[in-house]
Order: sequence, then structure tokens, then C-alpha cells
Amino acid sequence: MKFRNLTETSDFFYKPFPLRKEGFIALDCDTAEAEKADRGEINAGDNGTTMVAPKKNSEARIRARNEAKILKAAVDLFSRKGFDGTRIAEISQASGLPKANVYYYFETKEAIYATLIERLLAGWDEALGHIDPAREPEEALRDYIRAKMDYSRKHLVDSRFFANEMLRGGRFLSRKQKKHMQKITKEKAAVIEGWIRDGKMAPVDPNHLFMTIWASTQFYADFATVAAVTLCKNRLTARDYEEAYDNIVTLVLNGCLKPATA
Amino acid sequence: MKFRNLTETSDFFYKPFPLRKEGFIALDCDTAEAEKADRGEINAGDNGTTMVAPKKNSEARIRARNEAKILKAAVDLFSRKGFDGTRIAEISQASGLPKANVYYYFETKEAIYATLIERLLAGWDEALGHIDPAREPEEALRDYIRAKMDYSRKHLVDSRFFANEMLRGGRFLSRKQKKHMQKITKEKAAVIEGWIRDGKMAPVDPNHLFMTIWASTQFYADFATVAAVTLCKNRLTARDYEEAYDNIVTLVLNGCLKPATA
DNA sequence: TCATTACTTGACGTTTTGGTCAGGTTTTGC
DNA sequence: GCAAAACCTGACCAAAACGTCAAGTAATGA
Repeated sequence: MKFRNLTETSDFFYKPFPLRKEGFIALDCDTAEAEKADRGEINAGDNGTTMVAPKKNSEARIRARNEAKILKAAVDLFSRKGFDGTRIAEISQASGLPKANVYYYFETKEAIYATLIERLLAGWDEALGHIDPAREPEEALRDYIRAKMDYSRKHLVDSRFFANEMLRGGRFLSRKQKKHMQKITKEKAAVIEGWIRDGKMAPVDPNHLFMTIWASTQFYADFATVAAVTLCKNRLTARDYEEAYDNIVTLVLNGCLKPATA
Repeated sequence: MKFRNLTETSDFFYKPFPLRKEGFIALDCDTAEAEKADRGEINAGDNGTTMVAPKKNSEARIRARNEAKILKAAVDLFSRKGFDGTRIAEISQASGLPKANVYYYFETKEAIYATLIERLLAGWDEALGHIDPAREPEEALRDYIRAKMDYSRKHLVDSRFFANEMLRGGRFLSRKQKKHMQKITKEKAAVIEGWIRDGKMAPVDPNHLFMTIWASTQFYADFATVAAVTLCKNRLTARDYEEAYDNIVTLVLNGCLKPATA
């Protein structure tokens, strides 16, 4: 939103903001890793040897832990209240760090948000891995839907955060990130098209198929309120998710698989 | 958020806020109607006679017009920026009315938002009207999906506004409104169940069927960004919507209709 | 025509919020 | 053990945002 006021002082390095070699912001920050660090488990006890140079690791430990704390608090708040609805003071409180400390690790609110977007996109490809040309479409689609469903459910907060951003038009999506999404989708669409050519699937548009699956699975995470109201419940149970999964699988498989007798 | 400071003066009616007999806020405000009023077409020219008493109508004209202006500007902003992201000053500017005038018609930002929710819910039942026990399921489902799709597309702004609210957990949904949604859905689920009993449809869970349809159709409106990126386009065309419709219809009909030969 | 009611609006007050800063403490490398 | 770097934080600031007010002008009804 607003950049450091550089005109006020000619000394660009007036305040030595701690840059890391890897990049301005900890884009590679991994929550799980950081939480390990938080508990003092620094790559120890797995195979006896400390994998990474302990020097560098311990150097980055505090930063990793605190950035993770901030991001964890932030994604939760952003997903529930949106970008503008979330106050830095809230993030600070939820993360247990004083506000000024939050600003020590992230230049602006935008920076926190952008970091989360980056992290989220990493999960974009994961579920699509099931769409593998070597597999049979029925099994592959089943697994894909399952993976998508599980992801949305387990990462409710992330899912909503992402939905929130998309609903706003994806302002924080860089051109590069969009290109990446396109590339992955294109690859997988080609797999579907291959299955269609092989007569294993009905001639559907792969992109729209993906979108329908995406929409349906996402729905139960993002619009859990609507789903719960529709089912006359206070909140969705594991069973509801299971039934939702069955329903989607039925529609998709019946809808786009060639009947076995064809 | 904050109520009028009544403690400062003992005179409760210090400022005569213009209450209407019908209710505190113009819940029954209809944009189309108000825009008619805006153009001076006050129930004239349809059948020659002025339907409603002209006195009362002209009395409410200015109010109707300005409330409509405010609501129109507000729904657009809310849908793009969310509740907290939208500034009253922006609504004021977009509606062409000075800020103080906005506050003359609506007590708070919340009041504007709540009014929009109310209006939106009225559209909830509309498309579901196609699910009629007297019809054949194939035709009915086809029309329902079409109606949903068209609605999301034509009322992009409203659709996103609603999605935004649901994503946030439906804070502004009253118990009564939830009950209404449940009632309508239950009625229509019963119709589906009837078709299943008659052997016209495969035994699917009607609620999950509705949710899948809802999710898929909504997707192209709410997450148009994702859809466009997926399709490698800048924006969705009429043709894209048509293809999306075909895809959903194919999946749904193949997925839950009994094959004709059964 | 005149009183009453409805509408309009520029200017103002208060609180909130993103962001800054200076000076502190801890950690690290040697 | 010590200098340098990294980390921490209470107090502060300017801008922005919500909401208020008082003093208007226009519409209405008798």
C-alpha cells in the first residue's frame, strides 16, 4: 500500500531491514518445518544425522518460527475476515507477537498476504497428480476427487483464503503464477483428451470437467454455511463429506466415462 | 457498530429519523421499481390507470430512488471489496450522493448490507421453481441448471456478494432466513425423491445434487478469474458459459437419470 | 400562503489503523 | 569475552474512516 518513505532520508540503508539471501520474504517458509523448530526438533532424531548445516539452520530458526506464527494467525484471520477486514493488531495478538515485531518480519500487510498466496499455490498441483496417463480414468478421477475433497476439508482455512482471493478477482496473483496454473491444467487436460481418444471416456471438455470437480469439492469447504443450512445441521460431519464425495463421484463417473459395454 | 449516542441528550426524538410505517429500513425496496421512479415512470402507461394512490407513491419516490442508488452502488462495491473493504465514502461517491445523505437513508453500513442480503434471498427460490413434480426430471433439471446459470451470469454482482457473505459464515443471515432456505430446499428435495420413487431417477441424495449444481453454476460467476485462467482467456465469453452449461447438464443428467432402457 | 415534513450537505469530531522509530535485549561468530 | 548482527517492543504519528450535526432547501397538505 505504502512504501517506506525514502524521500525523507537520502540514506537508503537507514534502517537495515534484514534481507535474506534467498529472497526478500520467506517464500519458502514451511509451517510444519517451523513448528518443528518451535518444538526444538531441528532435523534431529530422524536418521541420527543432522541433515542441513546446523549453523545456518539455527540461525534461521527464530525467523522461521516467528514467520510461521504470523502466517498461521494471518491465514486464519484473512480467511474469515478478508484482507481489509483483518487488522494487523489482530494478527499480532493471535500470533502472540507484538505488532512492531510483525512489522519486523513483514514489511506490510500485503507482504503477509502475498506470502500466503504463494504458499497456497504450491498445493494447486498436488491433487492433480492423480491424473496420470498411465492409470485408468475411473480410478484416477476417483482418487483425484478424493484428494481434492480431503484437501479442502483438512485445509479449510487455506481453502477459504484462496476462495476469498479468487472472489476478489485474484489481485495478488502474479502473471507468473497464473501461467503456472495454466500449464498444470493444460498438462492434465491433455491426459483426459488422451483417454477420450482411447475411447475410455466420453468426449467431454477437460477444462470444464476440472472446474466442475473443483467447484463441487470446494463448495463444502468454502460454503460450509450453505451446505449445513441445506442439510439442516449446525455443522458438517465426516459422514456428510463422505456422502458429498459419493455424490460427486457418481455424477462425474457416470457423466464422462464410457459405459463398459460400449 | 455504534449506536446513536442517546446519553448525550435526554430527548430521544432529538433528530427525527424518518421511519416508515412498513419498517425501519426499506426491505421491500425494488431496484427496478426505483429506477422506474427515477425515470419518472410512476406506474403509468401500463394499463392507463395509476395502480397505487399517486399521493403515497410520489411521497415515496425520492426515497425509493435514492435508496436504490445507494443499494446499487453498495452491492457492486461489497461484491468486489467485501464488507470491511468497502468505505461509505466510496458508496457515497459511486451513488452520486453526499456521504451525509447516505447516512440519512441508512443508519449504518451494516444496515445497507443487511438490506442487500434480504433482497438477495428473494432470488433464492426463483430458479428452484423449475423443480416441479408435474414435470419430467430431465427437462426440469435442464431448465433448473439453465436458470441458475443465467442468473449467476446476469446477476454477477449479486452472486458474488452472496458468495462473499457465505464465505464469511453468513453472519448476516437471520435464523428466519436460514429456515426459509431450508424450507424451500426441503420441498424441492421431496420432488426429487418422488421422481426416484417413480423410478425416473437413480437414487441420489437430492441435497447433495442441489449443492453440486449450485456449486458448479455459481463457480463461473464467483470464480470467473479461475475459470478464465484455466481456459487461458482474459474473460469468459457467452460461448464459455454455453460450454459450461453443456458440461454440467451432461454430468448431472448422465449421473442421476435412469437410462431410458432400464 | 404557510406550517410541517422530507430531503440535502459541508464541515467537523472521534476512533481506528497501518505503519514508524529509537532504543533496548539476545544470539551468533570468532 | 566481545563486537556485530539479529531480534524485540512500547510509544508514537498521520491518514483514513465512521458517524454527527446544524443549518440549510425543496416538497406537501390544508
